[in-house]
Amino acid sequence: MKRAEKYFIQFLRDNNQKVTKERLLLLAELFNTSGHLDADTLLFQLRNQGKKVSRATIYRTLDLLVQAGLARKSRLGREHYVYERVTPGRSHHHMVCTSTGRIIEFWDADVDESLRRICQEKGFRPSYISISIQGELINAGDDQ
Amino acid sequence: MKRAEKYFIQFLRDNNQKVTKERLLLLAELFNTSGHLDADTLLFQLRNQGKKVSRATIYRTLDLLVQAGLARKSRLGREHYVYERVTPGRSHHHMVCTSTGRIIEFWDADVDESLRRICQEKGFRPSYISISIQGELINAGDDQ
DNA sequence: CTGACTGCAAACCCTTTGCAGTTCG
DNA sequence: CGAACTGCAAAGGGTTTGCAGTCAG
Repeated sequence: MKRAEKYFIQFLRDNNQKVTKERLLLLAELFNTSGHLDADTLLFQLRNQGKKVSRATIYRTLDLLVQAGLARKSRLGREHYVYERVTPGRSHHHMVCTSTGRIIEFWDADVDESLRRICQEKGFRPSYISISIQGELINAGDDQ
Repeated sequence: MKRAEKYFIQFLRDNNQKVTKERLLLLAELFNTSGHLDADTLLFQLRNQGKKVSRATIYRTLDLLVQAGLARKSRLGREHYVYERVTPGRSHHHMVCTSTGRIIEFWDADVDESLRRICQEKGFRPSYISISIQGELINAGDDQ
């Protein structure tokens, strides 16, 4: 967490951008959240802590975090963007339950390796592999 | 192509909906296009042939085609929806070139099987598996 | 101080929807 | 004929942007 902040500050300096409290706040909030966040959720999480940041700043900062490689932006079958922190070396994929919206993360080294092999065969240099499986969670209990 | 039309007509009848020239036109155009289409591209393709259909009808009909299982709707890392024809038994995944936007389709039975196995382990019943690999095509020639 | 940032509200853009007129069955 | 459809234009909803005021360096 500290590491990310340090990295972000360096990134900002390198790009002639300013280190503001809003930016550090958003970074911290993103990194305190384990799963996926959309801009509005982030806004309300902060509001609940009595912290105010405008929606515009949230979007602008999230983009910055994406540029810095600290966050990832995607659409997991939902209508709007969701963001999540990037943890180096901890890639994962998603199963999205179409009835509850719940997201299960998973990872499989063999699958990953196979996909990279296929890319190589096709002359494609992969930068990001995303697997999204839609379906239904069978025992929709409350584990995980 | 004929097969799809027949199927679509049956689908419409079964659902108490009407077979209109606009619907058949859109079905035909989707099936004449090999790759991915967004609503506007479809609109312009038709305009170029002197055929006029409103945007609203395009969206409504595409949804119908999705319901009928003849088309698939997704966001391939682009900002808006893209649609593509569904060819039964011909599932595939995508590599999206981040510099040119070009899309390469691929399929691998082993990967598919592994993913289904993982779903089973997690108690998840998959209905649609989507793999999207972003990266760069190395020899960006003009093959395929 | 000056350039960069924030907040606000308006603009955007693709998609959806309400309505009046048209067409299929 | 009557229910369902089309086209138009306006509404929607998340995201982006212009601008005036504020703040970091």
